[in-house]
Amino acid sequence: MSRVVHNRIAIFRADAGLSRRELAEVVGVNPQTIGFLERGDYKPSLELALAIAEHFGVAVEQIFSFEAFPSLSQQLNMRS
Amino acid sequence: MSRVVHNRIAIFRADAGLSRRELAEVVGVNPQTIGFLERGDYKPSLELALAIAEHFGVAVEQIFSFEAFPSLSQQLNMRS
DNA sequence: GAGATTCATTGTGTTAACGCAACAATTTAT
DNA sequence: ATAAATTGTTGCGTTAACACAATGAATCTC
Repeated sequence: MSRVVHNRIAIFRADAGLSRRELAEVVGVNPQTIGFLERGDYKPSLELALAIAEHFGVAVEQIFSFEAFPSLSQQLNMRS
Repeated sequence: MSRVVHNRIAIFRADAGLSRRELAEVVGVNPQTIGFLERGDYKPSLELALAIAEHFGVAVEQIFSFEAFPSLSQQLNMRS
């Protein structure tokens, strides 16, 4: 094991207009923990990942993935 | 934190006709680890949860959830 | 009924995901 | 420009998710 897990926490959080402190207290962890996750210092537990995904109303795979996420400019620039 | 996380690993594994040993080596963990997870002795890491969901071709939430899963008889007995 | 899988259990050790505290650096607001 | 909020970083402690080993019970196969 030990595969790299990419995440889009920062993007979803910024889009929701939340500070780390706010997201932290919503999902019930320390503010620094959110920072550590966003920087990729370590990976969240499944429990925390489920809580974050639940809060943003998306599937876990929308926020955490073995594959690197496309940049926003790539994803929003959709041609048929 | 520390919410209960329910899982349907055993059902997906049995449905795929896999032994714990086989699932374990597919996702790259010890066979006992699968047993511990199925019995709910502890929760998987996000990494392991992603690997298991990926192998069965479903979203993480189909296998791991804060909500208890309905029994198969309930789920298969669908009336409009 | 002997052997091979599978599953259950216990125990010991390692590592990483946290909590908490403190403080500096940067950004935002007034 | 000063204050306030946000973010970055370090360090130390705890706990739980693993790995690995060993053993026994249950089931399946020949």
